[in-house]
Amino acid sequence: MTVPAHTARIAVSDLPSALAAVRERGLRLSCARRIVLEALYEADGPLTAEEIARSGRCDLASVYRNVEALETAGLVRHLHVGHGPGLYLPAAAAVELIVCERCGARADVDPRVTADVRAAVQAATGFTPHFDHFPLAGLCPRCAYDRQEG
Amino acid sequence: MTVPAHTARIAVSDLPSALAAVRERGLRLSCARRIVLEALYEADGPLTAEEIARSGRCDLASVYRNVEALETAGLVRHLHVGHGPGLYLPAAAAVELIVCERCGARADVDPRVTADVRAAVQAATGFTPHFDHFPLAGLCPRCAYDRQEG
DNA sequence: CTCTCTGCAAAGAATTTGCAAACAC
DNA sequence: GTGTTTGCAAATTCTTTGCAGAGAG
Repeated sequence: MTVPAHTARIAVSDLPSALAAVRERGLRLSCARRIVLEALYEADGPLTAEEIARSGRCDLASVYRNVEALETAGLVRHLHVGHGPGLYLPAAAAVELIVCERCGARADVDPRVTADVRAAVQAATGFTPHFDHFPLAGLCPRCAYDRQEG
Repeated sequence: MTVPAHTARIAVSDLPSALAAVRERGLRLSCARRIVLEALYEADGPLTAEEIARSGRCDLASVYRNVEALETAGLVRHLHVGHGPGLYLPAAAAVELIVCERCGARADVDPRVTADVRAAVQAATGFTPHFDHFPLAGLCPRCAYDRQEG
């Protein structure tokens, strides 16, 4: 229900700049902060808090505290897929996804398509949808097919 | 991640038909089942399991067991709004919503709009989005305005 | 009567919080 | 040094499960 009050997301697309940005935002570059950023920048997709904690052996509570701090600082973002745990990724990763509710498959959605959708829903409802935090849910081609067959 | 294996949703738009339908599906019309259906048909919007339980003084565990059974029977559906608890409603309520992530305000989305969106995303990704279970998230006009100002 | 369903209590998953010791600067 | 951050443990929230007794048909 709540969207964190982000600092404007700045283009920080590699680990060293992200680490530097932590200091620039007036935050200490603590051990857990480093672990979170290293994990997210080295991963090839979104990670759970659990995965981040395991990757660098720090406490799960510290991961939660720090992804929040780093999200407020505009360096990290998170999204929610289905009923599962939250997934964290670098804020710079401008991914808009659609996720299969049946099998969990994910696909990127072209920003031009989401822009069109945003405009259409805006015009019809006055609300502006976005897909950063709660990605689109649906069925992948295979699951849609399986469902029709039986 | 999982979509329940619904029985085809049949047009059951009032409480007496819903109660009859329970028996027609070969289910017993138990006390808790009656409480769930009465609560959902008498409410003017989606309810949490907690609210259903309070409404008829039955155990929360029974509510969870029964909304699931009734969903499988095609009489109830549920959706997830933001980080909050699941919300349950009669399956016949063909609502497609957009929910403000900031203040929780909800608006209906015209089915023609969702149909267009569905087609556009389908064409672009192969995935078929739907908005029954995870409604669209975004900002309501007021929150969008507040955000721009400060 | 038989099988299903109920309430209660306990377990589970994800996340948050309190607190004293450890750390960044 | 001083204020922040850490790890650990306990609390919270939502949901699920085990079980013995009550209820539906």
